[in-house]
Amino acid sequence: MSGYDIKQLIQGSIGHFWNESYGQIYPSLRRLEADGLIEEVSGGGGGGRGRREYRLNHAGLRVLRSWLEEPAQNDVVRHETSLKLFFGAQMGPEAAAAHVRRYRDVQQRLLQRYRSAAERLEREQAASPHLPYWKAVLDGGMRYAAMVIEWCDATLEELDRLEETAL
Amino acid sequence: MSGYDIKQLIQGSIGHFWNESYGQIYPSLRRLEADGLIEEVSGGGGGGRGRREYRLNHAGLRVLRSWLEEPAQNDVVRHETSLKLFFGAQMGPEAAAAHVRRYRDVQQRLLQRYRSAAERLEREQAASPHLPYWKAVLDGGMRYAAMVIEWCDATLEELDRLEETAL
DNA sequence: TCGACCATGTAACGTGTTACATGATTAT
DNA sequence: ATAATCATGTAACACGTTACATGGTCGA
Repeated sequence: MSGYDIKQLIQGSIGHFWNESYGQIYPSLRRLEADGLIEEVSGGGGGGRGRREYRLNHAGLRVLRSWLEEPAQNDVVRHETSLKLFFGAQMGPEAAAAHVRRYRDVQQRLLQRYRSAAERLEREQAASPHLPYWKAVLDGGMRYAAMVIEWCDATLEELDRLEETAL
Repeated sequence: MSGYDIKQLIQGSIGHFWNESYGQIYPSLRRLEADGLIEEVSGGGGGGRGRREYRLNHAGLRVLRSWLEEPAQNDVVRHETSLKLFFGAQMGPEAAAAHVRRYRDVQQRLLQRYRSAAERLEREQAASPHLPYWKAVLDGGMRYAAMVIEWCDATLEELDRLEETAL
């Protein structure tokens, strides 16, 4: 694929748990080529400017597979909504609730998108070896969003009670 | 608090969704002091070497509060386990399952820790204005871990089926 | 012909971790 | 005394985003 393709693919599939910018992608392609892990494909199709398409070679596939089998690093997350809620006492229940509602909205919309993505997946990748894995990942996203929505609802009720108590 | 205190507090409470290293903390304290948002407290208690304790002043509290009321940035997460699972077809169901089991173990242990943290919270912060907010954050962590464990179990079953089909 | 989109690339900046260097205090 | 822990700080490096610069292709 080309750098542009990679970016598009990421945005259209795993964008909600992984992202890369062009500023990462293009220099990385350079490095991978210099390291002999990818090779440029000549007949890379038309498109804009000077499109350059690459593919993994044997060495690259070997490196990919060995990376895949390594244990994942502990994903250290930074969750700003939680951080702000942790300081909730500094802003009061109303302001805290605004954060929770915003988070709920985002996840609600995301859940809709996951559902249509799941339909599309079943249709378009029916025979693909990727199907079971992509479904599992997507299922994780849907469970996450559903869980968050429940938590938001519970938290909003709690914050409501807190506000009434304060009056 | 001192830089050291801040690091300890983070590790003991919000470490699972937010972290900072000393390399961030000490330079930040410098900058905050230069910007006039925190002030050094003279009687900062003993301790090692040259302990320096700070507290927020009025200006700092104002800045904190205005930051708290701003909408949270969309937390762009990088979830390596999901990324590896996304490439599952390159490693097969067994290797993929190893990642899922590892993730399950981590969350299982985390869930235990959250439960004891919740008990401690109810005991030690019973009268604190922070209680409802800290409980909400912790509740989010528990729901997350429980959700992940369910997803792992479902995914492991699916991967098992996949492996049997392949035989 | 013009706008949307395809497409590549770099430089500046900001963020964050790790490794290293240093040394005081306290409990055993 | 000595180990654990309290404690501060910097430098090198790695990572990542944003803004900018550039220009080709294709359909209306």
